[in-house]
Amino acid sequence: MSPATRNEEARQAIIEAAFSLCAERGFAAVTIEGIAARAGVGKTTIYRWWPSKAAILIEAVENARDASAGYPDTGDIYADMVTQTASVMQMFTTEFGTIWRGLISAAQSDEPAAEGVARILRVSIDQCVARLAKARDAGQIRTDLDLELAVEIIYGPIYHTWLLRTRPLPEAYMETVLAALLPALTPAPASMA
Amino acid sequence: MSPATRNEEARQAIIEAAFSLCAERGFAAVTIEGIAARAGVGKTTIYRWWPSKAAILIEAVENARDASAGYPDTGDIYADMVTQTASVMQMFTTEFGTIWRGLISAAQSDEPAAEGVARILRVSIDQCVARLAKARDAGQIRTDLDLELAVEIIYGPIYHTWLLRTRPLPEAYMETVLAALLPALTPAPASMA
Amino acid sequence: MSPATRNEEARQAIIEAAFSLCAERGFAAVTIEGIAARAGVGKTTIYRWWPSKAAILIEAVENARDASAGYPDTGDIYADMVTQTASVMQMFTTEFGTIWRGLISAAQSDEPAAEGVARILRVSIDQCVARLAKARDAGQIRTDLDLELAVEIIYGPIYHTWLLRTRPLPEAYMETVLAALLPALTPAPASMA
Amino acid sequence: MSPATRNEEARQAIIEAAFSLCAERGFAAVTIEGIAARAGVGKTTIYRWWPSKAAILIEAVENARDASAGYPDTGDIYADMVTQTASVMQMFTTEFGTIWRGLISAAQSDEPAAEGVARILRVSIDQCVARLAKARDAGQIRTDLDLELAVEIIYGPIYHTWLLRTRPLPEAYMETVLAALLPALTPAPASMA
DNA sequence: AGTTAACCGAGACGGTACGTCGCGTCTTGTT
DNA sequence: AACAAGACGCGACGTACCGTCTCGGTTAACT
Repeated sequence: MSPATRNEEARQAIIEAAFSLCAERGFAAVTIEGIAARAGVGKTTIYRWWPSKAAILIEAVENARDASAGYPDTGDIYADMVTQTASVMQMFTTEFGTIWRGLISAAQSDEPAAEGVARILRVSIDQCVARLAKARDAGQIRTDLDLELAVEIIYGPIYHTWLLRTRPLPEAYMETVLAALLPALTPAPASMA
Repeated sequence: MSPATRNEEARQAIIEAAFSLCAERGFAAVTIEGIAARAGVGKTTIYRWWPSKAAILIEAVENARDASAGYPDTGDIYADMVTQTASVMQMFTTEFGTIWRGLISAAQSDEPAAEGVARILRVSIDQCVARLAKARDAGQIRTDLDLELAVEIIYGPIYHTWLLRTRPLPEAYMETVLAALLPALTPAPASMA
Repeated sequence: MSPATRNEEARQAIIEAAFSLCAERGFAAVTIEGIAARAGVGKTTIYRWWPSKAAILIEAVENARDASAGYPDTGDIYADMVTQTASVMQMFTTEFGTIWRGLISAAQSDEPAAEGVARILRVSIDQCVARLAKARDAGQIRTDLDLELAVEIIYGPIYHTWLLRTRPLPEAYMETVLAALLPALTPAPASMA
Repeated sequence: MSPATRNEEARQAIIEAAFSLCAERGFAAVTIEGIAARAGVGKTTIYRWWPSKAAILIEAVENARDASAGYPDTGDIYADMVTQTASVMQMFTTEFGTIWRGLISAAQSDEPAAEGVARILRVSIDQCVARLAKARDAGQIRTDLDLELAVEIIYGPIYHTWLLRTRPLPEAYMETVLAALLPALTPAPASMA
């Protein structure tokens, strides 16, 4: 009675084709036909399961990310932030960066894509918030700081520079940013009284 | 040189058509053919003067912005920042926001568009830097802060939230952000010693 | 032999679905998928037993025709011809006409369909030839006339007009045609000498 | 002010491509994409000017026919009929026959195609009627015969046999048919009285 | 005052990709 | 074993825009 069931091989092939095409040619140049051709699959099979190329790439990113590690925790929140943000910036320069840039671009006009992007980010943000909470409990972070906001303050400059392309991202960008932000993140010095 | 001169009426009509179409339907749904039809203009005329729809909208934004004022200056840098960022966030909710979002999206894969976006931003950033420099001279801002970086730190959170769509931008978002950032922007309190 | 026996219910349902779909939407709009859906049957079941939609409809026609009567025989060949051709022309205006037209259309490019059409016609032609033979034996038809040819001469004008659509078939078309053909069909008058 | 005008080269190429494809592979196997590819033309160009492949072939036939001759007239209507019908039957065996068969097939479910087929036939029928009228004036044809009907009686058997595929068309088919029809076509012998 | 060349509207053109439909084959349980 | 359900690779559909290319027509500076 069951319907013929979904073909997992095809799913994998499609996701990989989308990923590699986007990495090679950029998101704007990816077409459903191109993905189908590279995956050796009919267009129908793609349209049956995904509404857009963005949806495929979101799944690709979610798949790839599942294997990845969580937030570093050496006990030094500043060092861990530098480590983590550096790895994000490093990622921006890889094929993941190309794909992530494309997805953010798509999210500006495609509501489901925007939800996918937000869903992907949610995980990273939650991890970051959790790490910050731990640091706060350890007295390394101000107690009166909304940690969601802290994440936006920390990552905001990276995305501002990366997406608005006002200047190239310097290698040690986040060292500088975090140094500048430190007074806003760490507990205020004891008052005079 | 004769009637071989550019038709200013057509230029205006094209820019206005592009603007209104983008405002109504979103950047992704704008087409050169649609602009030509609404402007009552041949496609050739558009291609003669602009390389892409993004280029038209960049010119539209630059045109519209020429009339706008500079940075507020009441003497209180914090209040001025709140005012100015609030007006940016307000702009995001208007048709300019729609167009600006589209241009940023285009900039992710279209180099000339990226340059246009950066060029538009440059003016605002320079104004902001100038205002910050004045505040620094007035002792309201730390002297050891790269002001370009300060702009990224201040506007980063707005763009992070607006472009990545992780949550709606609260009305008083920047009051909160600037309050949190204050320790990082203002001169450090005199040391105890 | 167990459920490994052909499902007669399914066969009936398929034939009826094909028939009704063709009657409603015309042969060109009939699809195997549509038949399967209406018959509540898997596509496989159709492909297992028939090679094409034309084959199903040929079977449908043959089924429906099995119940039908032979050629009228009142003793007056002219009257019987008028009766019979009128009933054929009447049939053309019903859903059988729609299906028959479709099958003839298919027969132009589908060899098995052409054979099916010829097979269906064979029965009618043989009946007609038999009736004509009887009339010939009764002295109502020229003895030097190939009766197969006679059938083509009689039915040719109907099909010419019906298939080539040069004009609508008048109600009493065959009265006129047969009146005109009479001198060619009946024995020649005794010569003068 | 005029729009860019229609490209006559493209029109010719399309008609020739459709013609040759249909001749090679049969009407059912002709596709718009195939025509476009062979003609070196965009699909849009085809859809801009023709509603279907049948329409293209109708134009092809009309074009080709314009050059062709009229009805033979040796003074002997019987001989001329044999000549002309033989040339029609000869045509059926050529690529024109393939195309004509396809168009008649299409005409069964495509109203505009049916009109095109009828339009093409109209010319031939009118020529035939004119020739018959001349013969009637010369006393070779009964005066009480509707000549349109006569055409249907004469060509009916050919089309019956050719389209219904009940048997192959013998070489000298129409000699036999016309011989059989003679008594119905020629003036009746003087009555006895 | 007439000539003329760049610009303009209109839109046809060769293409690419779209998203859909139906094909005929296949796979997966169910009966 | 035959069946329903339906996923699959495939090919064609008819449409939307792309960017290029004629077409006349209309101007405005330069003979």
